[in-house]
Amino acid sequence: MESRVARNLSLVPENVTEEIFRGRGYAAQLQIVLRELTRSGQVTATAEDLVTKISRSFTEALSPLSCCESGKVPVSSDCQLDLSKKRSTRRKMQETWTRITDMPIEDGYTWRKYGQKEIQNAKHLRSYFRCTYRFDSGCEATKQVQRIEANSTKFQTKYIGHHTCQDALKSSFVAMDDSIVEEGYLLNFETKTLPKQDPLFFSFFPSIKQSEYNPSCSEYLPPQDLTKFKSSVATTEPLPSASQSSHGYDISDHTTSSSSSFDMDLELMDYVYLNDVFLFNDEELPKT
DNA sequence: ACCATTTGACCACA
DNA sequence: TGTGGTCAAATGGT
Repeated sequence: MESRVARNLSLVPENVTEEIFRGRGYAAQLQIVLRELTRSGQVTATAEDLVTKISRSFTEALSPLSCCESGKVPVSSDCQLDLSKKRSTRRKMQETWTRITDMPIEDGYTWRKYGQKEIQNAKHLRSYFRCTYRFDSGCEATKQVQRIEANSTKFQTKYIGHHTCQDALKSSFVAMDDSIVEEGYLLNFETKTLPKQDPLFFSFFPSIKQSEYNPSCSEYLPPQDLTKFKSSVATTEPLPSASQSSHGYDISDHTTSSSSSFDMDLELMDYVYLNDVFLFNDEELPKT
């Protein structure tokens, strides 16, 4: 018997999802405004905290609804809420959900890899990540990333549990609605606790040199770099500068945004957008 | 020196 | 007992 949750998810109209995305985007914008007002003493921290909660609620609501979008896969097989009894007994009470993407996703959280395993009947290793702030904040969110056998250019990321750390705020800004991107809105969260930029970022945008990078003038990526990004991903060639393990593609470099030593401060949105704006839909790929 | 990743060992469950 | 998940010492990069 189909669960009510699953039935409801399958019936959610696309425009409802879009509307939730839009609402979250507005909440994010409002939070920025409030933050400015808070600095000037016109708004209490409580108000800003409320907006944070609103934005977080949007994120939580969207997680089961939007998880299929980037992978373009059926809900039933790849993005269902795993509410069945058959789940890891070590994570009995943890909710899980899965995303299928064309590359390991940057989800705005900081992860630390704590292991990898060969999985039976799987060609590629499965990598295990926990929240970087597990010991600082007691955040028990984890994820597992594995390259998919049937289509080895795709990666499956299984999330287990929700973030309870301060990093949760960051995820509120992941995948803002398209209008914000198209209109070139800048969301500058002005936090120094954001994850440092992943080295792979520069391999996607060769025109941006790390040594020449000036955070003050890179409010968003120029269109030509976005084009390069898309076309570089569109090919199935090995990613530039991506490390190769003995088992093939090494996902560890792409799934963490934890402290690398790059002394630069790209805004989080810059690269969060990239993963959610580009759907890597085959029909849209340039034919070369 | 510090921190993240790697990797073999260990543990829990079916 | 096999398998998947986690731990922790070793290793490597900055």
